[in-house]
Amino acid sequence: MANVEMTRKEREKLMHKDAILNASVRLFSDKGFHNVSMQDIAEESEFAVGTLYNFFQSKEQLFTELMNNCADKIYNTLWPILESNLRQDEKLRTFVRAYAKFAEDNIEFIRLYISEYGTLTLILPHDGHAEKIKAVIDAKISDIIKSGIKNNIFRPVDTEIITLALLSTIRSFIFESSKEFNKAKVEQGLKKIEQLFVDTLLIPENRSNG
Amino acid sequence: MANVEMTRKEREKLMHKDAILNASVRLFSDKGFHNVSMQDIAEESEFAVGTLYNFFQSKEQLFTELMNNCADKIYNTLWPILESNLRQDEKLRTFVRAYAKFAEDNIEFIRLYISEYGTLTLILPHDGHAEKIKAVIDAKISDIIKSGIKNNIFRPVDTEIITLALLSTIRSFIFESSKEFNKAKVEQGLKKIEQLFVDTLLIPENRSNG
DNA sequence: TCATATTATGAATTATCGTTCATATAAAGT
DNA sequence: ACTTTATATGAACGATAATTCATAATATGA
Repeated sequence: MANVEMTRKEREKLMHKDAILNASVRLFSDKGFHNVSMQDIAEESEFAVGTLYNFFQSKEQLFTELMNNCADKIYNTLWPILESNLRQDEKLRTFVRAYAKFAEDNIEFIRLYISEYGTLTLILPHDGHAEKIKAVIDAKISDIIKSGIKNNIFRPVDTEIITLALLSTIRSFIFESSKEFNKAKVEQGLKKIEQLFVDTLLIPENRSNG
Repeated sequence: MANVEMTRKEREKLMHKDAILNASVRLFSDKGFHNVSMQDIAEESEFAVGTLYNFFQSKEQLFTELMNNCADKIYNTLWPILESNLRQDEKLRTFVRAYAKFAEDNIEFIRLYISEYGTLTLILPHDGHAEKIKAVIDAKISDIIKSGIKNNIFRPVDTEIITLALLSTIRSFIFESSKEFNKAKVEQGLKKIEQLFVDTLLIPENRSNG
């Protein structure tokens, strides 16, 4: 972040750590935690195995840090939108679009995040940070829908279920798309998800596009 | 299946194999493939490690067979509904309800199935059978929606997206529920999913309940 | 009852992988 | 140039876990 204050050495050290994390995300996102060895990460990042342990206490630590970075990145991208002053329907639309943009720029990251936290959770090393962030975002979406209903913008649907539906659909769609990423297709698909959910939610008098 | 034709020995052998598979599903569904050892399975099933290898070539074989059984069970439950003569909207409603019932009776099975095939796929040993079944069901749901649109029962929505949305919502909901299963809650939730999707799809003149 | 065939056993083997650490390399300071 | 400090290296270690196999137990049928 504030890398003006740093010496060249410190900056290089950060770069190295970053290189290791980048190599890791590539490998983990397509093989999964248990099918990637520290050897593999060492080769991919062009460091020696021992060097990895200068940066991370253990393989689990490395993985946890990776997931937490990922969760934070997602949080920093999406939270401002959810906290903005947009009307509830526009908030949801913007949220979906931002998800698409984020996915485009961070496909391995998001693939890993969705595959690990989409369903699984119990199995891999984690300290709960990423799950907390997921829960916070889920709750916020739920709030937005509730408040949209209160303001007579949305129809009075079951909030829990539509939140689950919206988020699981976005996540599944992006996960499917990530197998062979195609920018145009993803944008088109997410626009359709936006239409499906937001237009379904809107009470007719608020609809402007069809 | 046709265990009338079998000797007692053959029947017992099948029972043993079944006991091993049942022990495995319990363990895999709450620890995941890589966190369950053949030792663990041996203890849980009350056989020796070596005995497991009289029934299965390898741990991967065992897992693959388990997943394939699971997929077949789901297929046999759901396919008849999708092929029935019900009107398209009733087909979807029945499908959702059958999913709930199936989940109730086979919670470990379905938890394993969804967690492995909900998102992940690449990471675990598999021969593609379970994926094929998933694809076949997905395609069939898509067809039903298309045909509902053709018959003016459903609104002309984007078929791909609504299929993805419906199935990913069902799967996420059941997976979430499986963490602490509660029959009433699951039935209630799936009824809401049914309402959300099927009622959204129906063109107003076909609606009977609200 | 005894010989044969079937099935079960679990200690031993083998392989993999996370982790450590003595050593090498390179940078910084004097 | 020489000392000190920081960083990188990868062979060696130890633990875990899949798999094998010689042996034991059990069932079958003559």
